[in-house]
Amino acid sequence: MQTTRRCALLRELGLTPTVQRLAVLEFLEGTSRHPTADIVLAEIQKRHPTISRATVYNTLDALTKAGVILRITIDPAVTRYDADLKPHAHFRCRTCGAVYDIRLERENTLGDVFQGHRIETVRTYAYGVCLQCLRKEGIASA
Amino acid sequence: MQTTRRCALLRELGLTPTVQRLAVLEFLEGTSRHPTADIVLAEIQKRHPTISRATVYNTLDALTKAGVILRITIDPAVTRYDADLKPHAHFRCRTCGAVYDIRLERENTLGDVFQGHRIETVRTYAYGVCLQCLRKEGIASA
DNA sequence: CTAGTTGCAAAGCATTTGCAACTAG
DNA sequence: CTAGTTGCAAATGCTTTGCAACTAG
Repeated sequence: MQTTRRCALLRELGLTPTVQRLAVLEFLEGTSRHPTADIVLAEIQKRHPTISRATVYNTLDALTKAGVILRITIDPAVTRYDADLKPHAHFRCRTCGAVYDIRLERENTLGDVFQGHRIETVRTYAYGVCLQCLRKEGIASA
Repeated sequence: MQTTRRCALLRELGLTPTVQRLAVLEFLEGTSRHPTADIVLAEIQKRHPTISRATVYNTLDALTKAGVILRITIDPAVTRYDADLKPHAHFRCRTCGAVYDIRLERENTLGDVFQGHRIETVRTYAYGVCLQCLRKEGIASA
């Protein structure tokens, strides 16, 4: 129950802490499944049936711009979101599409500047086949 | 003039070397601008006015699956393509949207396996402001 | 011939936008 | 009050699909 803290956080960022925004933030902080906007919408609607798709997109955009959550473009078809700000990479299974975290030993850095371009953020995406799908493959081909 | 070589390459991959496919491959090999499907279409249409959007998408998909080109998801809105297979990272300017290559000193690797997931590919994406946009900012605020 | 490929138009979907009604402070 | 936010529905734009005509071998 850190609603108070989340309220304060949103206020600091200049965002009115509405029920909808708090719900989105709370959901993202409580999951490690890297949900899409659609999944966020479906989840929040369980408790707040009137929340609209537009509000979810607005909120995800506002939180991303404020730096409270990360926008993940590992998947060509949909954007995913992550409230875990600790440096880590992401892995996507090309069979089932699931996205997992990969701990990094040292933060991935390319330096602050490259050929005059100012680098602000670095993301690492890995692709392959996840453990579950490898097992199914093994069974299928056995 | 390596058309012969490209023909052979496509054949090895089990793809009929059509005029359209050769044109797409040649264009991608000759640019470092990481074009979108739409840019590829526009460019090829200059020489082959009847090529269709569907064929471009088909071809980009086939070439990606064959491993001849890379699909780049650095931009949430559009997929970009790159025929440069040497290990390198990509940088996207959040002001103008341009994508640049970043040479890597050593190939980015996370190992072959992480928690049982088989890692096949690793991509590194950097975000920030490019040299040109930094200069414009400087002029604007001076 | 004939399997694979192309071009066209329509459809599919994730995301964005316009705007009137609402609400936090 | 009033600036900011929400919800709805329509629009946008990238990408995919169905299918008949074409073409490489």
